[in-house]
Amino acid sequence: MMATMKTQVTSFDVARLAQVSQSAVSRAFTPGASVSEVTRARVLDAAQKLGYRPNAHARSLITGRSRIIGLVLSYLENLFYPVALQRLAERLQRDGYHVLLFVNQNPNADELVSEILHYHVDGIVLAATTLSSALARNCADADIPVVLFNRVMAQGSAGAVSSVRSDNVAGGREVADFLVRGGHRRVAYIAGNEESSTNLERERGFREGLAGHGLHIWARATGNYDFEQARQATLDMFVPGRELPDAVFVASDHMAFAVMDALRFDLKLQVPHNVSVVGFDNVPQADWGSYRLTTFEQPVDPMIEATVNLLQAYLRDDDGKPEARNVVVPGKLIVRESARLPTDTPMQAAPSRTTP
Amino acid sequence: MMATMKTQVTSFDVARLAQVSQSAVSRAFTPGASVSEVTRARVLDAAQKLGYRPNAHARSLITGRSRIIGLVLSYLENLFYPVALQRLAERLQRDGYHVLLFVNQNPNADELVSEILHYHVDGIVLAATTLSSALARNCADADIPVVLFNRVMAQGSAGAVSSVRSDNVAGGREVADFLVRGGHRRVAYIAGNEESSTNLERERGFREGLAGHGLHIWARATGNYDFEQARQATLDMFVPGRELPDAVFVASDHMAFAVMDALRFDLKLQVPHNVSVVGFDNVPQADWGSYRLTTFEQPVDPMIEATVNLLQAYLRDDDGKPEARNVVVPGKLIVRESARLPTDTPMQAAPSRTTP
DNA sequence: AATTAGCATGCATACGTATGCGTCATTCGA
DNA sequence: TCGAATGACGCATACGTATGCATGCTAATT
Repeated sequence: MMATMKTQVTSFDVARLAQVSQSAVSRAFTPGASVSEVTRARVLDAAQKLGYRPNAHARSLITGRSRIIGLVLSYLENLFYPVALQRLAERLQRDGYHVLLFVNQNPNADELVSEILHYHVDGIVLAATTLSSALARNCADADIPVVLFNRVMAQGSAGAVSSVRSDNVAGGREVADFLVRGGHRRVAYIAGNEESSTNLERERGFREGLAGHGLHIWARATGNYDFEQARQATLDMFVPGRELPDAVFVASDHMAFAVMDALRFDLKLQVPHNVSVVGFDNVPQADWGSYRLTTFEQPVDPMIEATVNLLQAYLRDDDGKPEARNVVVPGKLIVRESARLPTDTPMQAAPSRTTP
Repeated sequence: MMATMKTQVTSFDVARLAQVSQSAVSRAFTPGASVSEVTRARVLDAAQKLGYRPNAHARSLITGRSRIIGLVLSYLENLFYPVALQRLAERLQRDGYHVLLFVNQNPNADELVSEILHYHVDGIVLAATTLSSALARNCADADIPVVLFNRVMAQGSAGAVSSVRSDNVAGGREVADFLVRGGHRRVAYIAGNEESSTNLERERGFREGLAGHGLHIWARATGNYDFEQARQATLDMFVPGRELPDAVFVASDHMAFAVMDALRFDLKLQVPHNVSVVGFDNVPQADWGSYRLTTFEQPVDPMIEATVNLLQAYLRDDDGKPEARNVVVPGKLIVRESARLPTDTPMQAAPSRTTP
């Protein structure tokens, strides 16, 4: 019974059919508006007959709210981001918001955010991308809340923009403790993007943890959060004949898989018998049988929850805009089988899926 | 020098500062419009000073085009989709379009598409989700082009909506050929989602290929495109003591990894010495050292290109709307080391990254 | 019964931009 | 040199919805 309409069906068309005013149609589709049940029913019925759908753009034009959140991502090969993206999108959909996606490989988010602003989004989430302080101010001027996900602004310009991240420093420290207690002494680090806050914080925590035991990073290379570069870094670090590290902390799981593959298949080393490997993120693959990667978890759900809460705090009191907050979500070490265990840690601490 | 504006900066504000009419401002931001260079410069200068950005919603309201493409995804754990998503977003951004993302786990896309229509998107891409024919007609009525990505409508309702997919049937057939020529006789199949067109086509091609050699599927189980279910299916299929398959064709790489892990670590079988495994998709992980998965490639870039071309064909001639087209992109078998090779295939056909 | 409170509804306007049309100035051609 | 053609520009209107305000109506209160 649906009419084939070449042109747009408007609220006026519905109003005419339902014998009410256009205002009534609008109110029928606005939760909490003042409409009687019978007219709302009549309107919805007529709308159904005509195939009417409220025009979100016209609505945004009036209300000043688009119910759209802009999301900027850099790379999706690291499964941490797809999973987070999925959770964020689902979470926002539940509240009637939707995600406008922007992908950029190069780290310059400025022109991209500039595009985003055309859509007058209600908020922006920047994941794996940093924002120039100029643009941050620009967004603040436009009253658009910005949340950095898994990133934080550089020290100087901090405070201007909110952020959500896991406790990278504590994570690095805990990994260091774990490795040292496991008897490792020649401990290496494979870094992510050198300028990224995640890498800086994880490395700092790791250094601090080692220092607490009188140790320091024994060898270091950069994988730039890239699979292939991490593999190459491993080959550069483990030169046969030389004295080798007995443990490697890798700044992300995604790189850790490359490291494990290189150690096993290129260098014919056993993990963890010859070398222990610890990652960071706890992506789904870390639990896979080929890796069983010991890693420090970044808890996606709490991080998403914090992100949405920050956004909504902005959206509620848009007049007295709240202070920028830097939320740090605690994570925990997930012990599997890629790293030798501390002697005081019973094997039950690493339950294998294969032995229920 | 950017003014801090509480309220929205409009084209009128820019016009006033630049001493021109609002029309001139609009034209200065419309490529191809009739404006002199000097006024355009004056306008852009004034806009810069005020921090003006054209309001995309107001523009959409007039033009009837939003420059937004709706994208529906089901799950992102299978890396094929994140990668495709990234390519699609990048490709569309180059043309000035943006992606509005919708994620739904449950296969009922109808209410989701209904939400999408509020935004009057210029097109919809449905990946890993099927669309009820009622809603397809609904979109057609609204003159919104729909492209099914990696899916195709059920037979009866076909023709109404365009689609892009790889040649699943040929892929299944080629895998069957490859395995039989490799000397396998007890060939198993681990299926994806039973109703999905991808699974139906791949299985059909596989059956046909086997039939060409007088064989049939020797064992069969369902993994439902899920890692854990694929693992369980493998354990159910390979019961120690019984006669076992000598090869498994798995309907997706993502499941194939679970199968390989189960075979190796739960069942202590060697791949490909005891069992050959072949996947489908050629996701990045298939090249990783732990798997080196032989698989049939779904070429992401050509598929994305075809998708964008279909959309743009619709967008150009919106009056005489073109016929729905079902594009099939050819793929090819990527031979690595998870399956025993046909004797006539020289080992050089499987170049390993580890032996350059 | 009279007054008030509260609710439902319609009217009119505003949101910010694109674009057809008319006007004017400028340039081009013969 | 004059008429026509071209290009720039402003005016006015339209896109589709939300919402303040005023009005009419019903129900509640004294």
